[in-house]
Amino acid sequence: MKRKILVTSALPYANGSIHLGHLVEYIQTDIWVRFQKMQGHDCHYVCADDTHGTPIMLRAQAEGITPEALIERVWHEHKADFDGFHIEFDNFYSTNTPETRHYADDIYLKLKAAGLIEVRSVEQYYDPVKEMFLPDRFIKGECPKCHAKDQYGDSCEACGTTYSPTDLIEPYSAVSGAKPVRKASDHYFFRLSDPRCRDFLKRWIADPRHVQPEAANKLNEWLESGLSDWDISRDAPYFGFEIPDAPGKYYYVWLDAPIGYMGSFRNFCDKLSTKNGQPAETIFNEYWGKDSSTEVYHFIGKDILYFHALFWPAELEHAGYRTPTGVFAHGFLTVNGQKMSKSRGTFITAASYRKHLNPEQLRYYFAAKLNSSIEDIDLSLEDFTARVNSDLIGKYVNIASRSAGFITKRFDGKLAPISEPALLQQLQAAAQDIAAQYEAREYGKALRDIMRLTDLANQYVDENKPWELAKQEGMEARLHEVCSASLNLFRLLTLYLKPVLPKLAANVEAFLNIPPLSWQDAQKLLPAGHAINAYQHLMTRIDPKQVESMIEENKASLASAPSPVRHAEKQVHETKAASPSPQPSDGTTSHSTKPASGQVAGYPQGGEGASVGAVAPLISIDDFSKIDLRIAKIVNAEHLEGADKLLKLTLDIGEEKPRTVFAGIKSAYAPESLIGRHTIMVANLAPRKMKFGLSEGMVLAASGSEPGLFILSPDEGAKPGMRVK
RNA sequence: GGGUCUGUAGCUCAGUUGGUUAGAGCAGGGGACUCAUAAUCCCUUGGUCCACAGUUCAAGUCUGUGCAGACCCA
Repeated sequence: MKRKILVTSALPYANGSIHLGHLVEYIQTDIWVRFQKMQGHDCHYVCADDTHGTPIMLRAQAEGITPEALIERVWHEHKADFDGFHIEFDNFYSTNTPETRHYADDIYLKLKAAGLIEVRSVEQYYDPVKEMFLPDRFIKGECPKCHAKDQYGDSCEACGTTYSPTDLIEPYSAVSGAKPVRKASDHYFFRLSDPRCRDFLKRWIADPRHVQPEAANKLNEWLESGLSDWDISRDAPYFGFEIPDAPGKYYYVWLDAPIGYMGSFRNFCDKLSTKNGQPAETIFNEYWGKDSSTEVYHFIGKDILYFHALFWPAELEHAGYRTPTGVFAHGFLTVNGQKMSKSRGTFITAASYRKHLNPEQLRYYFAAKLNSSIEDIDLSLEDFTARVNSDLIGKYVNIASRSAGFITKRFDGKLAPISEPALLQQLQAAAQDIAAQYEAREYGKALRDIMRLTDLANQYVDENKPWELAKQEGMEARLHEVCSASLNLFRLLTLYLKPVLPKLAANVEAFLNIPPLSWQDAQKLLPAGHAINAYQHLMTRIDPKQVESMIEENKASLASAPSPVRHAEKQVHETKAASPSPQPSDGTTSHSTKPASGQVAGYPQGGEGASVGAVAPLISIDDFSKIDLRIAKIVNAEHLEGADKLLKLTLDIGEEKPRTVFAGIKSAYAPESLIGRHTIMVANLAPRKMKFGLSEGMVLAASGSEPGLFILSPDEGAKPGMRVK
């Protein structure tokens, strides 16, 4: 039976670049969608940029452009990244569109008519300089619990406590630095606490088709602890949609973001409509109408489960729409077993990956790790290299590569009939199980099965030794059959891998001279006499150097892109660069946000400006503790060709590899005099790419207005790696 | 602080409702082969299943308590 399926991925926020963490989700979804399409189902995959909210507004201001211009530019960046990774949306749209506004208003008004919208006065922090209410993440101050300074308004990074911004001690605006004042304003709430919502959600979550079991546990915990009403409005100035009956009030991004799925789909319906003549409204209602028999699935990250499995179904239910068939949450991505880190160079953007590596190889690796649970998945770069090379090139591509030559050279590119189809039948019979794995989002299992079959194909070639047959008189027919059989095996393997490797599969289809493979084609074979094209190499191995240079590049370009986020204010802890905050708040701040003269310790200040008198503003012990100072042994020091101020130092601080640091101390020290001595370095300074290479820290030195430059030495007994504090 | 999830060979991961001697791929060791953009094939060395306690004829699997990590607390 032909199914009708609508699939979404979470909307990327238009305030940053797509990175590998985002791609886990888009790749997971895209594989599922491609699989459904290969099954012959009507499957539509829609997405959009999530474009509203304070961070977008402020960033556009900081760049001196309109929010519309900003989101337009980001849309194109995102689209290029998705195309590059073969994420094939049927529609990639924006939330800042008439369609999304229409459904936002519609849902809002229906919820209001149902008595589920309530207005309450809320006292919030207000920035009197900027004349705006401040989202939690744009207020900073001292943690009420542990008294760490410069903590965000919703939680403390030092002790992990969560609180409300009004609990902060000595709060200040991260936008203007001004002291915020408390000010009351009317806000619109969705009454999630209403028994109608609670009862509905209880039933909805109990159906195991709707959410995964781990997610259901979590949701039940929330339900049992009692749901609070949800503030869906924000005050002007705000970039978003004004609420129709509330001038000066705007929908909060989290209200219109999921509605963006509907907006994007409605826009897609218009396109479908011009193709098949059906009214767009009819198509839309077929998927979103109350009693729809079609399927709607949302793929999301585990961080936004609350929004998609509580607010969203409750909103839809009470606004008279259908609710999702399933909400599938996945885990987060770690790289080399740790959170993605800018200083380790593992905060990798889609664009950076594409520059160095083949996107399909990442699709394969992610697929090999993905399952239907919400567990995190790890990108181990060594394992990635080994696995892709071994599975895809060594095993899979090898089958075509070792058989095609004989067919082309000896048999004019034409295939023979197969008289011993046992192995082929075995592969054909696997189609059903593999399909079930894809359907269940158990891609790791599917690929393990496929690789087992790939091993069998290589064993088949080994047992039948075409290279020997080729040398024997009268064995032409046998040679022809063996190579034809292995190309048929290769075709079946390609079919099974196609949801994961669409581009490669297209190249194979061209090579085998066949129309695009669908799942049903697994039950057919290439007929005798079928002519193939000459083999061209399908995929090259990953050279570990490609991975290294990608990591190095990411270490070096820390400053450039603002940290990407998935969704709006909720994850703004990753978007410091978006706010014009004068206070870089963590250790990952790059050099380039500071005056260039601060790059290297002791770099001559050009004479005049270097005042020794004025002491810098006070900092807290917490500020100081962010600086990781270490005893370093200078294991090597050398001149640099073409550098008149810099020396190249090699520093040992007890790590596996010594650090390279370029220090502006050439005027004061001869390299030979430095080798072997101990000094003090900043070990957690973001690496900086310089003309001569990457500088991985800085050494400390004293200088004043008169000439002279003095590096520091610890007392006898200090060992490399000891922390200075 | 409360909660959800995770912890199995050097690495990345499988292990259905508790049931023989805990598996795979990669890496390592040995051999074969040469068709293949050095790929393949055969053989093989690796494990106190995070720790402790408990339930049971039987625990990687169930229960409790720790330890470590990720995430959520609107």
